[in-house]
Amino acid sequence: MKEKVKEDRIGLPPLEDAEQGNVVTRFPPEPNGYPHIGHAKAAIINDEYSKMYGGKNVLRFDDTNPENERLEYWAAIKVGLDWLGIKYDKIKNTSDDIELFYDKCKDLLNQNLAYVCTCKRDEISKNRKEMISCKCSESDPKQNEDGWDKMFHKYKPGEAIVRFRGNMESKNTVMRDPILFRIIDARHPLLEKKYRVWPSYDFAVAIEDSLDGVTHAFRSKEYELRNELYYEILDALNMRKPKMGEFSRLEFKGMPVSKRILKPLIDDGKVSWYDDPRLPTLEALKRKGITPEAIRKFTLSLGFTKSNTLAPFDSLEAFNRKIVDGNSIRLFMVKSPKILTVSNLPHSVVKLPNHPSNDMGVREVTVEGDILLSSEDVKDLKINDQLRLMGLGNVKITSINSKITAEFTNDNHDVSFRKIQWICQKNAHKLKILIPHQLFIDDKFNEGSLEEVDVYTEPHYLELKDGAEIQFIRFGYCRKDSMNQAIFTHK
RNA sequence: GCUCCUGUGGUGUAGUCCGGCCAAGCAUACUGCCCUCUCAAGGCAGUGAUCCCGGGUUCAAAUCCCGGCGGGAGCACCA
Repeated sequence: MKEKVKEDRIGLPPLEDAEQGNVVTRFPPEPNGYPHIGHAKAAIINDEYSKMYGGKNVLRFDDTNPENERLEYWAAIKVGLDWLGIKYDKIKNTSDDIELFYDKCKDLLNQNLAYVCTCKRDEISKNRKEMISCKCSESDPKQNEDGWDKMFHKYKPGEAIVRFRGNMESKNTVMRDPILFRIIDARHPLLEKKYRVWPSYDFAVAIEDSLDGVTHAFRSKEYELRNELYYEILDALNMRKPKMGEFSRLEFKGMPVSKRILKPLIDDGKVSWYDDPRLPTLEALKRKGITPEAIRKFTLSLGFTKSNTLAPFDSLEAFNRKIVDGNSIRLFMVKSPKILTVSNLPHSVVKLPNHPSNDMGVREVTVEGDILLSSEDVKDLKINDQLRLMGLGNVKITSINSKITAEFTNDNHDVSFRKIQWICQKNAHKLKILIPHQLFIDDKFNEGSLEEVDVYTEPHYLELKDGAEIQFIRFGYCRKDSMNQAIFTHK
């Protein structure tokens, strides 16, 4: 019996058969859409493992279906990964190796481990269900070689495919003579019309992983049944086999990731674009003010498990809040303003700290004329109540009508009554804050998912860079999106 | 339907392989206190789990065995 060692582990669980310095991981996205939180999870896990073992990490664009790929997606994925701070030792495309796949295919054909099938699509599917082999599977290597040739110039798309000789009676349906190659005439963004016989995912990943030196290959758990095929293909080709691992897919409640759902929303104008702050795309998360560090910590906190989970968005926010708090400038902001006139105010300019504890300097705010307060801060106000206007002074309410009047009493910080933020009406900057809510509720689009609030903030807002993280005091963290728009990050 | 995977507090996990240190750790959420010119951050404390259910093995089970049940996925010329 082995000695049981129990230690508190930090981060991901150790890998089986992993040697320090000899681990190679890989992230193989298909360039068929914008990167989202699901990509981030896979990319981060691979990145972390390669770092943990001082190994290498390969980025491989899995572009084996020219009908789906677009150049802009290559770029978007790269931008997203850069943003996440992930570096790769090697970047390549699966399509770089097409000729090589052809060689491997011929090898299989010669060994009679694959065959060209010219059956109709629905017949193939029917045979799979009923575990019946078709007559094509009986053809000999010579005939298959001939069929393979014809796939390049004679057959039309759909007329012939290459199938792996698996096991039509296997309980694992992916083993029932799966497809290895098919004909696609669409133009590939990189290779244009150079090829029309394309390898399937299963064939390409197995070979690529093996050839790229990948020692540990991870994918989300819906691929689990394909492991058997993966290994069998490599065995048939007598190639080195990486270790496979699976993790659960990461998705947030009510935040769909699939293009099938998102595309119509964008077409209908219900969602502005892939960077709409309600979406779980990397662009959207960034725009909303979620930091890459938070995404990484969050991903790691989910662990490496196969249990299907409902991801806790509030935990992502908690990580983010801690990260962002230290460098978010504190600004005043008021909603649905009520006017307050203060008599005998002693200052015309006040200095306000940009951060309560960190040294982020101060800003000067000129105070003249009326002051704006959030209506929710004054709704229960009575005459003679006292308020502290933060950074300005304490006031005592003298009258409450359509406007409120008050008189300055003193500037004592140490008071027990409410301390509230304020804005000087003369230099108030009008701003729109976008507050994203859950996009879907019970599979139905949430019409109120994007709340817009008109507010007033300090003119200092204009001096901040776009993308600056702000904490509107007593409201929450927001990210400057533009001159007159900010996006609510979280409380 | 068949096959595979999965099931620990409201939520996400650690622990399960190698039974005892686990009347179950951490994080998040919530509550209270402290700190604070914020309803943030920080500090402290608290609420909250018969470890899906039922049997069995054992001195001892979240952990092993058997049988149920719940959830997810695959059954594409997508990846």
